[in-house]
Amino acid sequence: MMSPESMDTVFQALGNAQRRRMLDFVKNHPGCAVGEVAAGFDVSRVAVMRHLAVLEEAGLIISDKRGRTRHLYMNVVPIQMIHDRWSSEYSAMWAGRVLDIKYLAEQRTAEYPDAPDRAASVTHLPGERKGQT
Amino acid sequence: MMSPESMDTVFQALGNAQRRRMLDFVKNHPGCAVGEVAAGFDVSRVAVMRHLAVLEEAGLIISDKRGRTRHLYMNVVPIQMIHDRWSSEYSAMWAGRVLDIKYLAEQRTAEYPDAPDRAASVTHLPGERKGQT
DNA sequence: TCCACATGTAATATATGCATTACATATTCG
DNA sequence: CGAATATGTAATGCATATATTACATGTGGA
Repeated sequence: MMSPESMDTVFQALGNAQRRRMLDFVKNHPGCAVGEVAAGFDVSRVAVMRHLAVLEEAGLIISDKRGRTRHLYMNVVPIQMIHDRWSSEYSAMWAGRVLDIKYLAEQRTAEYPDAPDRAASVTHLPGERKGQT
Repeated sequence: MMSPESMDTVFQALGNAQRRRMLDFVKNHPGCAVGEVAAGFDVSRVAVMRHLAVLEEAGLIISDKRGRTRHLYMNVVPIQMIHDRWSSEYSAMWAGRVLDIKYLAEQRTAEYPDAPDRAASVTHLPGERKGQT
């Protein structure tokens, strides 16, 4: 089982594009060194180390120091955990959710004719601004 | 397609246990009011509103104000997006990753006999402390 | 109308996040 | 040994996150 704190650290680690890119680099270069990662990014080596530390604390990266070099590997287990949980928790919704909310919205609209029909917003993604369509 | 900024906001929104609980409440009480959510949590109503705003900015919640009441609905689309992306991006790894890293670790161990065998850590999850097993 | 209710906004305090530069430690190799 | 290399740590600045209390706005009903 995955504790709430673990999920916090994983989601927080993934909540930064720079960090996701670094994770991606490690994924595509298994066993790479810290410096190799740093070379591919436009921020200081210390910043890269901090990001890698966050990823490692989240369990998304595993490291292995040999001599003066620390080798990095991605660990998919935390992501897999979340993926599996989502599969079981939302699989039903993914089939019928849009229609469900549309149904609810229409129900409400019937009760309160002045209410805006929000069914169209169901497919909203962040980045778009609501109501601008 | 989902922009990196969108993923940032979604992951950041999910990176807080309190907020995930609120999202869960909305999921289980579709159409509930802000005050109803606040009643179930031990923080101030303003704090709850802030959390709901974060969730809404991430697209995870849709709201619909009628009269003086704002009704809340969960939107699974962003989570579904991430889920789908992960499915396609890591499906191969989920089958063979543990063995792959074990293989790599054993390779390295053979080259550098003093190196610790990290294969056992592959299933590491945050919250455990590495190397304690 | 007037009051109660549901929500929204302002001002504020403290903690965490993300980046920097400068310095320290440890390891390899001539 | 001593210099180059790879990584780690310390001190710091600035922005964002999370929470609070006090006050404002808008809506519904007796």
